[in-house]
Amino acid sequence: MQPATQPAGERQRDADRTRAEILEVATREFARRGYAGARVDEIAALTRTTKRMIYYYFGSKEQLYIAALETAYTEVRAVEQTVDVEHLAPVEAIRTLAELTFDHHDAHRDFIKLVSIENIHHAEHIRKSPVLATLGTPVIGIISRILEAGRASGDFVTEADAIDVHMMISAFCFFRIANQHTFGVLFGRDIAAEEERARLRAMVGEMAVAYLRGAGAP
Amino acid sequence: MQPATQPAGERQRDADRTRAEILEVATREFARRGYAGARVDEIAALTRTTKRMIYYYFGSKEQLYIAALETAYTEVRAVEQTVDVEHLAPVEAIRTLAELTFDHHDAHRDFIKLVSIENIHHAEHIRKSPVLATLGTPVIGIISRILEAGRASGDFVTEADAIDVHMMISAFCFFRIANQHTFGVLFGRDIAAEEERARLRAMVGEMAVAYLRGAGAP
Amino acid sequence: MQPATQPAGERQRDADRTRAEILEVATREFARRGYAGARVDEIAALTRTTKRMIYYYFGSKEQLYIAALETAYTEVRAVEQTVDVEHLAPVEAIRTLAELTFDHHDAHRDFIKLVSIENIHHAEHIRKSPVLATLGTPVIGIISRILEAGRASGDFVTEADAIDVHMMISAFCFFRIANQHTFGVLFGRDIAAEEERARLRAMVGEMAVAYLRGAGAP
Amino acid sequence: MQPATQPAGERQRDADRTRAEILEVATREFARRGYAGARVDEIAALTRTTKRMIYYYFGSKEQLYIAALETAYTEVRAVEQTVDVEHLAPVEAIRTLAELTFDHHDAHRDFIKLVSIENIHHAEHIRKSPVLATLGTPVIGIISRILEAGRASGDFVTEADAIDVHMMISAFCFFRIANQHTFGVLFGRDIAAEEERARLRAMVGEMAVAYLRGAGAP
DNA sequence: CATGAATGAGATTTCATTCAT
DNA sequence: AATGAATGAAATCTCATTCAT
Repeated sequence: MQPATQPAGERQRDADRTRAEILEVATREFARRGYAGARVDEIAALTRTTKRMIYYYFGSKEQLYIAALETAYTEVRAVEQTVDVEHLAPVEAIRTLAELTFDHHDAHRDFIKLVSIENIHHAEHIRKSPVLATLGTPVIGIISRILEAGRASGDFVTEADAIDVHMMISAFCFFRIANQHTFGVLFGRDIAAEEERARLRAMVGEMAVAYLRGAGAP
Repeated sequence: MQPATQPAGERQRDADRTRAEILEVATREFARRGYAGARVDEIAALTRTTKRMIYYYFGSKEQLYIAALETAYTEVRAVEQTVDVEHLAPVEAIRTLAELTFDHHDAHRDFIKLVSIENIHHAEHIRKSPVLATLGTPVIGIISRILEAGRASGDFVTEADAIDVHMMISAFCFFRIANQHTFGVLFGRDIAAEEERARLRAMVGEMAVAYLRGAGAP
Repeated sequence: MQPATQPAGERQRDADRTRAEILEVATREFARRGYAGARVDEIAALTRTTKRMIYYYFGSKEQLYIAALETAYTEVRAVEQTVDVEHLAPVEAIRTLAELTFDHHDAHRDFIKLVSIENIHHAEHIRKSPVLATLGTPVIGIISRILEAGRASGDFVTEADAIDVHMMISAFCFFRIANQHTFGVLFGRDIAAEEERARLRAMVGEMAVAYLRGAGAP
Repeated sequence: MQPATQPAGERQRDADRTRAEILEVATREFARRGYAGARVDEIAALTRTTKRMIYYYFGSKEQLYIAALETAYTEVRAVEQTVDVEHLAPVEAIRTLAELTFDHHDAHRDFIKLVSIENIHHAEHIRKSPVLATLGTPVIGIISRILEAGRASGDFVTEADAIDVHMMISAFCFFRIANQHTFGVLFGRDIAAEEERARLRAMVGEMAVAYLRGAGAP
């Protein structure tokens, strides 16, 4: 298959490519069918390699699943690192952060499904993964600083907790993707559709800002 | 096993009880392990009946799953029907509705898992279920009327859509239960815990009210 | 396959017969090829049932192996129980016991192979088997009483220990069967052959008696 | 990895060392897990070389196993050659031979396991090995001469056969090591333990001498 | 209504061996 | 002499489902 003159470096790159291809397909299959529903056979068939290679590289279905999770989380975190909103005024910073989170969920739908699946399983896999446990979540620090600045400037009144604000924003963005199908059936609206994007994107920003301004206080 | 003299009525009641027991166990097992991960054998073992009975009553694993979904949705909708917030002032009506939705999600955790699972499968089962398609969602009507009243009274400024408001509230409540495990691992906080309940319950009401008052507008 | 009128009792007996047939074939295959070398597929093929049934009844290859071991040990012990040598004079009692042990090993060759195999695996399976741990070994008590009687009568001089005497006799009988093949290749004699039986049977009795009479003392 | 300037002699020595290391590890692994149970992968992993080298040097798993057997037999026979008991009086000669055989088994436990394993497989490998077929067994000649001398001196009365005497002694020594594990579980005594050594070593000598003196004759 | 036995199809996993350089 | 990647064949095991009574 390979040219006879292929140097070791290329073989190495083949190995990496093979591994990456397996991971990519596996992520899609696990996202589509759940952990138990995904088939190693099927993953192999969608790859240029064989089932045997999956075991060569990953050892077991579970380890493949964990590797897919780890890769997905790592990629997603890498994007998060690039967010820079701290030069903005607090209100704009929060709004922008919410909108970036929204875009982010919009763009990583398989990842969201993996997270749903992982929650079905009580997060038992990411709990055990040393890679994921130490992955860090810089977003909490960012929100903390925005909240402080906002309170100092008088923009924010609500005694808000960074983790809760993050949860509020994530919930909105996550739900829109994760629950799109049942929501569509029950309410007849495709919330994950392209044409809803702009309106819902604006909405999550307004929601976060309105809440922090304290407008909902009893 | 049953006495030969058992009257037909009692046998019927036994049958109903058996069916109900199977459904209950099945709901738990599907919620715990996903559709593919749940085992017919295991469900039977957790029941006082046998595997054969599951097939006798439900025909197949898939039909059992659909029956579990239908039962869960029907029960949940039945509770929703009892909500009466329309005699309240708009702000209080929305706040109360949000809090009741919160309580509701808090109390039906297996149902939430089933919904997550069903979304993994693109809602293919509820889509096909005639029972679920006609189940109706009175909550949208309720919210619509509150929004109208709120706009009339000047309390609400935001050009809000009932479905979006419902989504915003549901997202918060759903996420708290559905994603509790991964959230706990990544942020070290158990958002589904008893001691977080009151704070988060207040938060969802404030969020909805603040948003509708238009405080987040740019 | 079965006559339509087959009552439950016969079905039950079929189940027992199926189980017994699997065990019998499994014993032979494990004895022949070792634990890892035996094939579940092959065992199934040599049976009137299917591979699936092996898992239905025994759960795993290892549990089948343990069941085979337990059955073999239980059968062998059952035969031992029937030995009655205590009405004989001490010398004849020991000689007879040695000869019966000899016959016994001669007649249970698969069992001996299973024991060899189990020792390769450091007895890890019988160690864990509650059935085997409590199986008891009446032979030690029998030997103890013979030794006491022999010492009282003055026939036996050696300060012998029942367990060691049992080991000495067993070693001879076991080796003859277990090591017949390598011994045959290296020394050109088939010690397990029919024509060697009588001489070696007499030999083990003489050996035990001679030892206990103290004739080998320095 | 090797310096380009390495002379041929050293490379050869490296090769020998590699071969020897593979053999050593293979012997241990085959002894521990049986022929089918041993893993080529595992043997390679326990070596400083790779799996490929095993095939380079030995061709196949079976040939590696045969090589391990041949090496073990050859080493063991080499030790036997050094035994010199013919200058002793017959009784002492036999006693000493028995005790040396005992020591010998005590010191070569992996070898004993390989012999057990080889018997499970009906000695098919050593049967085919030209190296082992011609290895010779000087011990039979030694025993023959002792028996003749003993009968001439009147010490030995039993019409003994050298091969049988060798078998009797070997059985005792072999059993103590080979069956130590099942024996331990069933009788609660560790016959292969250090603290049993002296007593059992004396016992095998006494047993052989007593038998040959004819004290067990009916 | 009820039940233990049975099963076919397919799932995951393993392992000795070879390829390409 | 040495190596990491690759592989086909076969192994163990699982699972929804049905049979026979």
